[in-house]
Amino acid sequence: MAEGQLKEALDALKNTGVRITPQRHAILEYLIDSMSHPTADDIYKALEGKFPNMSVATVYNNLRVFREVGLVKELTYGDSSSRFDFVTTHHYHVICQECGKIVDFHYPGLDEVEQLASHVTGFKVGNHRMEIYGVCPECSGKETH
Amino acid sequence: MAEGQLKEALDALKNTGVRITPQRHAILEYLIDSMSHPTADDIYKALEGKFPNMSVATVYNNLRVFREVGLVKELTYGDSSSRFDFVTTHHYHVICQECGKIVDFHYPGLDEVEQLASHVTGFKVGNHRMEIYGVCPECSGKETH
DNA sequence: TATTACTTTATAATGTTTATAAATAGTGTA
DNA sequence: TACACTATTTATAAACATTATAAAGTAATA
Repeated sequence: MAEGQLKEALDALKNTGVRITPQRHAILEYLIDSMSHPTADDIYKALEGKFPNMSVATVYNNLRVFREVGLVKELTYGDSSSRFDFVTTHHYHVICQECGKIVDFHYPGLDEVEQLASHVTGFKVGNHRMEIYGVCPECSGKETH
Repeated sequence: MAEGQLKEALDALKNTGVRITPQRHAILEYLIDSMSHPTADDIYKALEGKFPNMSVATVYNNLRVFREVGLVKELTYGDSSSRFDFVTTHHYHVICQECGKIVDFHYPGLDEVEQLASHVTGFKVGNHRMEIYGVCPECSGKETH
């Protein structure tokens, strides 16, 4: 399925000088294939069969590494544990009110907003739009003098 | 300062049948006056002087009560502990694509999106817009037959 | 003011996440 | 391919926020 994504991810790791271990390979694969937002413990349990001796710390360590490289997002909903999401390309726009410049901005958490809206209002929610407005660094620099 | 907000909040508690204790009064007052997003521990420490015997559990219990009544929102950024925010009246719209009906929808978490966007892009972020699109219960009922 | 149910307190328990140190294994090089 | 170097894994313990429990205390109502 998502062979390409996994390959890209592994390349990204290689380019950043991060070693590719079987555990890292498996965690990435699981994140990509599961299409869900698993907790660290979900991942730990899911890979228990393949890696009976893997430590929970390994899962946490590697999720941190992936997050630092930008491959994974940590989502904190209200509940006890974080969820981890392989980063895809959906994004929003941040718009400068002075010069009109548009900058991409990635934020995966708004899926949750749709779900909540659907739950609260009874709507069948299909999509949403969001733009963020502000002043870009260049324009706010000009204002200073 | 925010005398009115505190009074309203206390009335809201009264109307919901929640008892007003000195601790609850103080926690609400602190939330309203501090203008920040304190953690439970922040609140606990801030009220240590007034209530030397107050238990941390009291802070957590009451924050939960306030959240259930809708006075307070719990914000989970990535770090270890939740922050708590006194709720004001800002809201979003859920729009029916069939009949155009607009339903209010309250979701305070997007303040976090602004902060993140600002951090990532370097913009001075001022505001944002979001609408959620879907089909309202009435219209999706009609579709069925 | 007396009653009743809700709250607070103090403490222990739970559960997630991080720190530590020894053992192990990936990667570049000869 | 084998070596050496260093990052990584493992196992364990520790840290930390949050929740559960039960006894003592207190707000609200008549």
